[in-house]
Amino acid sequence: MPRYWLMKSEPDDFSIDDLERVGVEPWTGVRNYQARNFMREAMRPGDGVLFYHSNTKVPGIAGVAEVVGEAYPDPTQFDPASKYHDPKSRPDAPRWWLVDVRFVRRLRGVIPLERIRAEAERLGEIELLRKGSRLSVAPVSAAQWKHLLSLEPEAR
DNA sequence: GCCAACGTTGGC
DNA sequence: GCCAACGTTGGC
Repeated sequence: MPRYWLMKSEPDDFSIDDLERVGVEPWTGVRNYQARNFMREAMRPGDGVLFYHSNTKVPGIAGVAEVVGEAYPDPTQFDPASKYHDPKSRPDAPRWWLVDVRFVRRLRGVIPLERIRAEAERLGEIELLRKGSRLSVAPVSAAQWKHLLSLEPEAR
């Protein structure tokens, strides 16, 4: 049974266009245990991903991607030159895990957070809209996935 | 750029 | 084990 997720990325850092260009990208840099657990324990190959642009002029859903393969240790945690380096993590007991994400499609624009918020009532409980939530990897129900992708994207 | 909300760290 | 201080996230 397919599962669905929403994954945030700052487009200045890595956008849906970047994902289209590279095809498959290791989702490095997640340093939150809850998000890590979703990737390590719950994600399965083929799971759907809503690619969300955060910390940008019009935050919102910019595209669709999918999970590739099983989770494995995030190599950047062991790289002293990386901004994601974690000196407390040991190679024999990696602290941070990731999955690879593959480009599926770009939306014609962005489904703005503002638009999503307007659907709050019909969407029901959703992590993205939970007050104060900053989770960069969060589950989405099948109904929410369908609902969100039925919304009209706006020019970005 | 501001700042509220949140997670993590470390002294005690 | 508490909790103040700190750093980060991310909307606005």
